[in-house]
Amino acid sequence: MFPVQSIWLALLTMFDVFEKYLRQWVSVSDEEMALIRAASMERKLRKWQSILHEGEVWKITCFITTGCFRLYRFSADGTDHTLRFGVENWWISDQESYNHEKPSEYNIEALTSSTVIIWTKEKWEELRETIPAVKIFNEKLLARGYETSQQRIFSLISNSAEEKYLEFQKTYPKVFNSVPLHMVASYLGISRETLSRIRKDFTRRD
Amino acid sequence: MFPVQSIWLALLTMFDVFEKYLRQWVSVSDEEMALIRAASMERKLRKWQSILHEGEVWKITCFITTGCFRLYRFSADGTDHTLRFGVENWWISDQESYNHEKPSEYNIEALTSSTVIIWTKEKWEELRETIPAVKIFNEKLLARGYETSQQRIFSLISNSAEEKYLEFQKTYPKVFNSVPLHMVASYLGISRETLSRIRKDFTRRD
DNA sequence: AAATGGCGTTGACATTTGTCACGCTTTTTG
DNA sequence: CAAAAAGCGTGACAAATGTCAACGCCATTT
Repeated sequence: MFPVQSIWLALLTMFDVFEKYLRQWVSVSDEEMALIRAASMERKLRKWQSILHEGEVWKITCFITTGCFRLYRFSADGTDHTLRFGVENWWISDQESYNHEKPSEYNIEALTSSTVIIWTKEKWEELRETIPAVKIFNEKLLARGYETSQQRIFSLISNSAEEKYLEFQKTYPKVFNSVPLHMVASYLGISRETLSRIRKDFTRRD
Repeated sequence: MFPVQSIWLALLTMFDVFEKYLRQWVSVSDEEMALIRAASMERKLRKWQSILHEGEVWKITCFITTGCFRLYRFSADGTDHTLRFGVENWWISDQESYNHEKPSEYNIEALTSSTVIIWTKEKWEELRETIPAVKIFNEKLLARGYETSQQRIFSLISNSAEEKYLEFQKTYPKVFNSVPLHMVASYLGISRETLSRIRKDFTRRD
């Protein structure tokens, strides 16, 4: 059998991927979609390339078409802590910097070579004002982000290291399989050695 | 000297308190404010009274004029965990239940006798649609909630118990002084004994 | 006045988790 | 291809935190 789907995917542009994604959320006319497309730009990132340095202001809206990103921050002792990951069909951003146009305390970098679609803040805000579906979509996205934050906070204050690990693996299998383990540990707030030992206990039990 | 301010405060209705609060966020005409007021209801809660039981759907918007609330959830082992507190001039809600109209996994109860202003979901949504300022305000509130969630997540994954305690005390002094310590421990994700020992270490150092 | 229950504290101890050091394998890079 | 870096695991030990039980304080109730 020939990999027909792969041939199709190879012919899909980045924006086709995004268009399919967006239509799952809201209804958008072809004219509106054309406007959204015209305002967008595509960009490639190589592995380890940074897309936000702390101190800079986050002034774009960024959709990940392929690859993987990490948003992290340094604490006073110089260690870094992973606030969030982003994989295909996710968004990555620093909302606080974007909303208040203030220097970010975070860093965002590609964990693999990646491709993204970006809109400048000016253009995205214009799209939000002129296309109701974009505004509605953006609100849904923010609401969902808040909800997942609440769930993560509950997990962090109520679960053991092992429970947090299992929950993350179960809830975000795609992310789990895309990022190095020591970053998972950083995301869960535990040391990489502890995570390694949790895994060992599990393989022993099975 | 006579407590002039207290006399004034006694004459302020609950809604006056809210009106002052809202005008700090957005510009609202007197006519609009009258609509917001007409749609609202005032309610008193006694100590320990519940305002949301898990399994119920959260169908109101609720502003705290006086008193103190706690939003918490039980984990599998039967212990409870504090997701959030609410004090004067804060909102308390379960956004996830509200947005999706699904049974809540949380409980909300008054920690002291309290007074609140509430709007039914129907009326609040109507206000959001008819009064732009309400919509804008609501978006700002959600954005701020998301930002504070991010900050709390960073604190939970990067700070020690002592650091979390100090940060909470510093960031939310009013809340800190309004709630029992074992609930602060529950909010920070540490045991009440650990919190007690952290405090002891501090009094010894001073 | 006695009883009660919530709240905070404390000691003793167990458990979890972190830290440091090292080595091995894989991946990346020049 | 070879060198360098990243990634993962593990042993030994230290530190942080949790658990259990008991106690005292204090406000409220009876």
